[in-house]
Amino acid sequence: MKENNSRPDLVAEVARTFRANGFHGTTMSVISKRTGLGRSSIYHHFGRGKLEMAQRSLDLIETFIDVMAVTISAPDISLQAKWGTIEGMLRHHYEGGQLGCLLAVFAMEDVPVELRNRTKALFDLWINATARLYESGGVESADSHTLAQKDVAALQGALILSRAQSCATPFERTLAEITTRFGKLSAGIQGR
Amino acid sequence: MKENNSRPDLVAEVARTFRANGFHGTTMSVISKRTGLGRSSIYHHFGRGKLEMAQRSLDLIETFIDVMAVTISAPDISLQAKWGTIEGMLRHHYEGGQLGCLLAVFAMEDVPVELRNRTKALFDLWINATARLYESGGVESADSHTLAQKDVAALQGALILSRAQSCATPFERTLAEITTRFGKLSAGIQGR
DNA sequence: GTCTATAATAGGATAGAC
DNA sequence: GTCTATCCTATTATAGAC
Repeated sequence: MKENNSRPDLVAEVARTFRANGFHGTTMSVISKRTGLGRSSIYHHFGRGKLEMAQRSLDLIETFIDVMAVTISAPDISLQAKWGTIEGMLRHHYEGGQLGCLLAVFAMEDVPVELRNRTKALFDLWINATARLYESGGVESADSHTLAQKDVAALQGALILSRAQSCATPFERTLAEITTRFGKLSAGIQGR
Repeated sequence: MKENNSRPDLVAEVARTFRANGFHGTTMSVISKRTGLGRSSIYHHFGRGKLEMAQRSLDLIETFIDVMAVTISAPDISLQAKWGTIEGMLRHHYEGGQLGCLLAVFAMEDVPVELRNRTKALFDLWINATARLYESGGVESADSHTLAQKDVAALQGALILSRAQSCATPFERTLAEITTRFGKLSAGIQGR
């Protein structure tokens, strides 16, 4: 990303930088190098500096989760098809397990309280959306939340291992396991 | 930790700071505040500065993993008893899920290559030790590594969620699930 | 919308007194 | 073993030219 610094691309590159370098590891110099913008020019796009850069990055994650939620609540689509769509979205977003999760980065570091609160809220949004996917597979409300929490946690852990070991296996295996679970759930629905 | 700056306590506090603030979020000022030492005094204990602080922190993790490995290879101790010991060690080390993992922190951030390489090696050490625990429960070598990798990943993901949500549930649930798995394995051994 | 210049602060590290 | 003083660089942010 050296040319075409239109806003959406800019925010996407900033988000990728946070995910690769962490919050405190993302300096204006790093952003400047990765976007091709001068250090000062960054303030034209993010008036309040680093905090706004982080907030706009979280906007991207919120949109991502919203799209997942819309996919999940779509009528006339099978459970397996819904998960297939989401699996593709996740694989694309995490680039096959090589790029970390912004929420995990902000959760692990000592970030300003506004970011911490929003990170927590977005994790809840994601887990609740996933819980509804399990419910559409006939899982009871109490169990669905536990399963969703486990899936999100499994994904986060796999991302850490995949990144630490520079190997997509943990990430791909976790996706495959969730796929298997939804496959069995679908079979259960048809078998009733 | 304001008094008693004997070396072991110092390193432990430094490691806790890395785990709470991340690598780039851990500045000499932060260390100075948390240990009560002046900024310069830190260099008496860690001659090469921040990098050595990180290395000594990883030493602590290496020792922790070594103790797990010794526990696992002890003769005349049941599978369940071994896991019980390790579970207690993990609960203590992660303070009930409220404190992150140093390896995860270094894996997610953009840290110097020496730290990245050692982080990877320590993850391998941990996973291999856990794999041997599964093998002592009769699991085949190929499967044991996969199970171990899943356990470590599950723990890492749970730690992220527990910290993000300030709630020990994901961490405790993950420990409980592993306990259940080893319980079934033990029953399988006795039932043969 | 981007740049140069600038300034104030924070971060990492060293020298030398005590 | 800790401190004060100091240094250089990096970081964040602003002002104003183009």
